[in-house]
Amino acid sequence: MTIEKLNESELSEIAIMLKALSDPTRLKIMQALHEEELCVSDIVKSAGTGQANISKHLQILSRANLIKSRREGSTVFYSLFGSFVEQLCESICKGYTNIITKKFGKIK
Amino acid sequence: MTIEKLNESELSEIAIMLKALSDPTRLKIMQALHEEELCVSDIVKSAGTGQANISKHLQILSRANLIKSRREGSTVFYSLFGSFVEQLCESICKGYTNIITKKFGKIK
DNA sequence: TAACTATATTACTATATAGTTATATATGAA
DNA sequence: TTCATATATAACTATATAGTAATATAGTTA
Repeated sequence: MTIEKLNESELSEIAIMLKALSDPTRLKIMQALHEEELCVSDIVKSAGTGQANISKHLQILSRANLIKSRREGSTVFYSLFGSFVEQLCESICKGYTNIITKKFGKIK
Repeated sequence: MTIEKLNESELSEIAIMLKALSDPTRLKIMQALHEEELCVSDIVKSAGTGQANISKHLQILSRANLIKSRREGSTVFYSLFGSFVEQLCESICKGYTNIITKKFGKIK
């Protein structure tokens, strides 16, 4: 799949997906969820910002179908929506690494 | 490179890059530039919005180092910053396709 | 010089959203 | 029921930005 094949509606969907990922706090959440399912309070601890703020970011990631949640008692657990989300993150990291490597000759 | 290896500063850089790409008009510009260098007026024609707006979007993509420009007389030509930018776009499209395929069983 | 073309910038409106504080809701325990 | 915990939502401020119209700047041509 190359970019030139995409129609306008697909470009808009990609824009929505990228927008959900285009925030450092949300990337940090994705990073925390990369390895394991976590409850909100654990995500709050790992992301270093307030609970209300994390809750809003979790809603944004959920609306973009990048994460899902399940409730267990009073605790809500979040996890990546599927392995394809991990693959998307890997692709983006690979693209970023590629840019860094080519621009500055660094190997990360 | 996997997401869990990235430090905060790298996550912020990725967020900036993704933010630059997280707009349908800018994705359309990237799509138009995918195959060839284009001048602003050609980009305006292909993107379907005003010249001032395109000019602002081009500045945003330039600031994110995703595109570069050169002047030839009164005409300014824009092109992708390098092949690694194409690869990043391909990675993102692949990630998106993967999601669509897995979610809806569609093959695109 | 003046007139014309190509692009960038400014000023504006409308909308979105990141972060914070306070509050509401849901669940569980006593 | 009351109290405590976990999470979500509302209200607010501050900031960003998409789009548009008008203007400015740069280069070209006559």
